[in-house]
Amino acid sequence: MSKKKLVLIDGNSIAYRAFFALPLLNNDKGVYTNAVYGFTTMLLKVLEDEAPSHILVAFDAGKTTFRHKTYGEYKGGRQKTPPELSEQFPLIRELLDAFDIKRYELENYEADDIIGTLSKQTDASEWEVKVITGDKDLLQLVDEHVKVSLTKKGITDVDTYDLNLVEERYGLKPEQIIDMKGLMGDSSDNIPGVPGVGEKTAIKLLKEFGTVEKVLESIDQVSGKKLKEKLEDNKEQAEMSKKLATIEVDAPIEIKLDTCGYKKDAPAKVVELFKELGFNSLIDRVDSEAAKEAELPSEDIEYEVLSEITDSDFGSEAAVVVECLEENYHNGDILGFGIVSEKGKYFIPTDVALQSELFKSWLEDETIIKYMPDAKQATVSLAWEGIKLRGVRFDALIASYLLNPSDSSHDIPSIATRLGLKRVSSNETIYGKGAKQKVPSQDELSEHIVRKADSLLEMVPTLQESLKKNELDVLYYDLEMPLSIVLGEMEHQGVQVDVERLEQMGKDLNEQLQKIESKIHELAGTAFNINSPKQLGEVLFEKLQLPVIKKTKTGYSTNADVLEKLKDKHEIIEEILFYRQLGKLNSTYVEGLLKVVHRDTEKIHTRFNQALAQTGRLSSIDPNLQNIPIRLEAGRKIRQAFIPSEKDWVMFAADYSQIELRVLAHIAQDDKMIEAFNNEEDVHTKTAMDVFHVGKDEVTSDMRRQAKAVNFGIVYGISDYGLSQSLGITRKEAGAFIERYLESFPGVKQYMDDIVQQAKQDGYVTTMLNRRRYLPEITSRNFNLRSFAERTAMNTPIQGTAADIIKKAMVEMAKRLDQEKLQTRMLLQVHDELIFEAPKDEIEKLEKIVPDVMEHAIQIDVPLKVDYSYGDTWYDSK
DNA sequence: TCTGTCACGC
DNA sequence: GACGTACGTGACAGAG
Repeated sequence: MSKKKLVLIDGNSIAYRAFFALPLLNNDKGVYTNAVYGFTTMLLKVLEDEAPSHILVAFDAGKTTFRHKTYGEYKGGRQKTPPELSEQFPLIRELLDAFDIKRYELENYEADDIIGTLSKQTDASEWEVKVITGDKDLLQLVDEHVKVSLTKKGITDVDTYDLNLVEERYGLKPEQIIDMKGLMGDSSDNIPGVPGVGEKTAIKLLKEFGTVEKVLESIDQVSGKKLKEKLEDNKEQAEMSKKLATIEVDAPIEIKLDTCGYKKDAPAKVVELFKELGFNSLIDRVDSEAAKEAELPSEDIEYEVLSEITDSDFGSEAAVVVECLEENYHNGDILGFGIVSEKGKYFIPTDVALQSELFKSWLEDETIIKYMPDAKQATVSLAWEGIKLRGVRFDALIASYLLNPSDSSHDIPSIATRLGLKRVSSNETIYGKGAKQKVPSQDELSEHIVRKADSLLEMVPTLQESLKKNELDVLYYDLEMPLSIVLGEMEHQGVQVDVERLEQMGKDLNEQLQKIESKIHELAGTAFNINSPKQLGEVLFEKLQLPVIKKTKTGYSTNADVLEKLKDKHEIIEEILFYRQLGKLNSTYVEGLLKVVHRDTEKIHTRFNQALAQTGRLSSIDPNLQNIPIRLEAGRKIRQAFIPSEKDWVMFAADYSQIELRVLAHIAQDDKMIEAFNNEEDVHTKTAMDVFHVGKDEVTSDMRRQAKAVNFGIVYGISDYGLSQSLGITRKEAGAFIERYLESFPGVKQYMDDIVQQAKQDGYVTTMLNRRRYLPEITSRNFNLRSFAERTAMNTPIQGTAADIIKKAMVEMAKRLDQEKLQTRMLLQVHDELIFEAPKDEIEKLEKIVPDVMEHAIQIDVPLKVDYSYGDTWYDSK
């Protein structure tokens, strides 16, 4: 017969862990639920992983226990349970009742004692016991049929201790854990132990003598005079501490184990409670049917499916959904169209729509006002069908992003949920995800698409109002919306790639890589996977015995910083660095880019994400064309593969010089910095002069390098730690460096102080064009979170304004190219740089227009400077 | 399929 | 004094 499995959960301990591990969430009724939520995720994981036949959750009862009689100060000095946590205990009890899980508490005893007693009552031949807790004390219960899972980080991440693991971690038997506590004490429970004895000493003593009593009997044999004295002076305290740490295994428990049986299927009450608590994401873990049910819209919707378009009067204003299943809309088919307006609600199948000239001209009609979920996606999807979308007035994706960039999704179902509007199924519910993604039945599909359009139309006024209220409407209508169309055109246009050249580079790289690989294997004396940090670590730090510089949480760190420090220790290091460099080029750039080249046109079509980066920057995916190598020559050559799409054209690139620092000078109104830019001084040299208090001619290249790093740090909002890393100095030195910098530029210092104050007051910061970023953590008690928010407050207005500026330049640029009837096409944006392809005979004009537009995109108190260049490939436009 | 490590750009 | 430290995207290894 297989054994019965009993799970015993230390309720208080897990609730505490959950409370402190998770941010203070509350549900829509304003009730704090973070501890309940954490407790629930832990419980679900245990139920899934352990599949227990019996389960019980033990709680502490009352304030005093028998331990207080032994030692009045037991658990003294402990912080009171925060009320935000106390109020969650009843909910946890309710949760367990809903699951039909037994819970138990006993006057005068702690949860530990209940768990101890129950686990030791079980018969090893019949039972397997698993204890779940965050309290190391319970390790004393481990034996051949009792295992203890200790939470590590968070709540669901645990280490499960059996006899071997206790031995391995502590070198002790489980029953010696109490002896260890007796000697070292436990500050959280206010158990004194022997002052001056910590974990290391305690373990050493116990390994030698076995128990507290034996240690105390043989004090004269203990090595170390001081230690002897301490033990002698605290004999009684040690014995008492051991007693306090000892879990009672004979508590007068009335509950019978056979009443703690657990049936696998979660009752309906659980789903009810989850809904009440707002734990929607957990519902499908207990009942996937119920989850789908909860997700589905409740009200019916009526709409017309058009099998033919005889009349294109869908109203002068309409919500339009151009549905595309593929996340990458460049190669995805349109699944259908949804239109909702005052005229009615319609679904138009793709073939019907695309064959209708009437419908096409409706889409292209500038005077028909269209509200869309994602105008850029629609622009591109339609562009691939030869249709030029016009008349877009509203884009929900961008509206939602501007209102709060930190929301993780801005699709219609998500926005609808946030605004508390009509429910729309999530795309994932309808289409599935990953390998299971598929197009649903025609009915389900059309209904989903129409519902999205319906919901969109409903949310437009609310979003418009919010934009206005937050003074985001100008940014929205004058900048981001027009930009989305410009970006759509850039994406659809694509960049021509010299495939042959890339392939040749790939061949060369592969040859080189093979050679280096065998050299490395030879130097290591063994064949291994160089790309595996794990294997590489073993070779370097175990086989070759190189000094360990840094560890990661999974093993040895082998990153470039570490390898750089080991360079003169072994000749293999240099080879590895070279191997990494070439390997990166080959896999990410050569192979990666070749994978995404359109086979017919040999062009690459990236997608710019306009609603992701918290600062207002764009990002680029599939492929990322914003991180093509430039710093090292070998990598830079990749740019030779990016070429104009027409014969006798050139690549034309223009970039802002020091845009962030110029923005900083303006925003901070720092006189010195403004002057430096007005006089066209080299800003890094100027910084070095001020920070090091030297004249211009005394600035060494190293001083300039350091000054540059500080400027870089200011612009990116890095910490003293970050600066210390990039300069290879200590954190203290870096801190002092930043201090000196701020002394040198008092305007900047003033700005930094003011902006943090302002962020604390408003809860957000803004850029020059009013882009917002909320920083709720700026008032956090957690030093880390708060510091991070403070740096973000300083940095976002700078980086975000720079993003505003180039975006403005892009919209303006598109307009100018159109007005001047130039053939030149804008292709890419790389944060402070624009890349075009242009006919040779337009170069002269571009040399005037491009810098002009970019430098005057916005008016600030220092000049904006643009450098430009052109050539046969992107590489040559340097 | 997910997580961790590493590396590229700005 | 600890905490874990600019933002993005993507490749690969290794564990589940």
